[in-house]
Amino acid sequence: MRYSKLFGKTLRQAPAEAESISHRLLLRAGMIAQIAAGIYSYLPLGWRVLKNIEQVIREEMNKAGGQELMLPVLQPFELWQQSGRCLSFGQSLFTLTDRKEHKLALGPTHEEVITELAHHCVQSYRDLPLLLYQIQTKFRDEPRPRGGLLRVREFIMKDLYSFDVDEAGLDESYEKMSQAYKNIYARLGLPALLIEADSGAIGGKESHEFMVITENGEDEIIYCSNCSYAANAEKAQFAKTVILSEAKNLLPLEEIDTPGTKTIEGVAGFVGVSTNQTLKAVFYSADGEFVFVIIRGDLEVNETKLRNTLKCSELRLATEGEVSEAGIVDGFASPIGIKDVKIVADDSITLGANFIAGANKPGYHFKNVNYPRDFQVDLMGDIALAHSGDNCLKCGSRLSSVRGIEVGHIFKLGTFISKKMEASFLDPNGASWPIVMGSYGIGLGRLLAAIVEQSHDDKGIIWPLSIAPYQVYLCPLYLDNPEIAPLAEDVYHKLEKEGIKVLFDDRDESPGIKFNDADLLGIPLRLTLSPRTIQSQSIEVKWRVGRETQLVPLENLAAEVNRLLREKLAQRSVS
RNA sequence: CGGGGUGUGGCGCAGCGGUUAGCGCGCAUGGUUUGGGACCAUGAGGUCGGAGGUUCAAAUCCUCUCACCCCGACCA
Repeated sequence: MRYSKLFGKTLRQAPAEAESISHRLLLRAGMIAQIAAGIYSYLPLGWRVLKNIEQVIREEMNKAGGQELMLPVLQPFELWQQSGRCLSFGQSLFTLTDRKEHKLALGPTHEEVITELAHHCVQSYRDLPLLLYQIQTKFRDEPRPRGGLLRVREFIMKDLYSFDVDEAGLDESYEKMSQAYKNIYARLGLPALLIEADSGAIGGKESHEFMVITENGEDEIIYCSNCSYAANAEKAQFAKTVILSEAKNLLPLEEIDTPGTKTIEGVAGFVGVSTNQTLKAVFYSADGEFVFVIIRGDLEVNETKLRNTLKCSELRLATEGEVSEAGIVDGFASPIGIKDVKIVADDSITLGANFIAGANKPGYHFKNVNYPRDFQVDLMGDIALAHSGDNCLKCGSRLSSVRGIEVGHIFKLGTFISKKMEASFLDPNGASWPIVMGSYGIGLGRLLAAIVEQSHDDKGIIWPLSIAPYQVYLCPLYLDNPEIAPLAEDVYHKLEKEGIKVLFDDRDESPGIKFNDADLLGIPLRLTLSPRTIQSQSIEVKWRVGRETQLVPLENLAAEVNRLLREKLAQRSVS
């Protein structure tokens, strides 16, 4: 490709709205352009990278036994009602109405459509197992798009679905996909960490995420550097400390005067105990129902865990009005004597005794509150948020936390959707069973952005060779020199003939501009041709990473460049 | 949806009641240059996000509205 003909110009300054590194660099390099919030065009260079990423993914999916197909974006809304997921997806589902007033959804994911397909095409255990995938545009009406390509409303995703006869088959498919994903990240030069995850709106039981560690990632990862435990903060478990009261005896309930102590710190300080000797009350609205949540004072509520415990889809903090309407005195609340309100407790309330809790009247608390002696709960479970510094549930070491970008998510769906969509098969005995499913997603644009977040310097992007838009940046200087131009043309043609992907900077620009653009675009290998190199019948070769340059003879240049590229590619796939 | 911020040529910004709205980059033409974003000359390009209002006079003040960004509730 001749640079002079290339559509998309580099910018010296990034548009002000771009904040994340990948967003800034991709805009500056002229690889993407924004058209609305969370909606982007890919310009030729960016599109080439995306297609390369797509190809790597396709190859690994095929290698794992996946069969590619194409499913519709436009989906009857009934499908979403049938699966029940129109509720869990809620507002994120883009919907529209056709001329016959028929409601349709723009697919945010394709479990419904593919399960419907399986319902038609799978009858026997002999048809299984199956791995079907597609690479296609998805739509999600995200509450807040952000970070350029990191979180958008229209995006290309590879989604594969596994269909098995039983849990053991699912485990096998899941393992295959997990390995395929690891291969993908390795080929993209992206260090991705496998962590335990919450399955969220997709549904299902077990799920894992692949994370790229980055300072400004939107997820928090809790991990243990001693054992291998790592999980998304919204899922992470930890060993809650056990608070033994001095006497271990349950002391009698006692009302105490605690004027103006509306916070946990306030009460604990006033009474002279630490916060883990108190009980904290938090109020939520879950699918419209008022919920009283009780947790030990030193802990915080994890809303994802709470949502799962309640099995609700919409969860938010209750408003002050809702709290007082429920007959609760904010700041002095406890479950003691509360009636007609759903009470959910974290199991930490059992890991101690003789707690301080509200007395449900302004200015007063109770001393020596004990569960279940003094109050009952409707639901009890782990709903506490893990923090760095907490103890690992598995080995007891201190947990740490980092931020990351989710670059892949795999789910064991089980039979949750196949039952709803009536996708079943007959076993050898003629008995009918629901198909056991898995779902495996990877967002291409997000992956591209994550790679830039991970691989850049102050000059610009550093593309891994495996997905770079071009492999070689041919950079002749002094094009008005009568020797240079024809020689550059010659080199360009020879490289192309060798099958090397070359971006030929045939612009009559100063060396500084050319070098800076080469660095910004991040093309792995730069070849500089100038009167200086011509003197020795050679060309200067420089990798985008590193500073060293070397002179390579013009004779047999194409073969030599090819060798260098192969060598580099081999290094990559090992790491 | 709650909180914060920004809208002025393609990009970055200045102007914050008073003439024909400026500057840098980029763009066009010509010339001199050029191993890390050169210089000179000439030139094109703006209903100051939109609507309404206040005023002799509005990019500038007021009201409403829209868009975009950032922080929180959601996800590949």
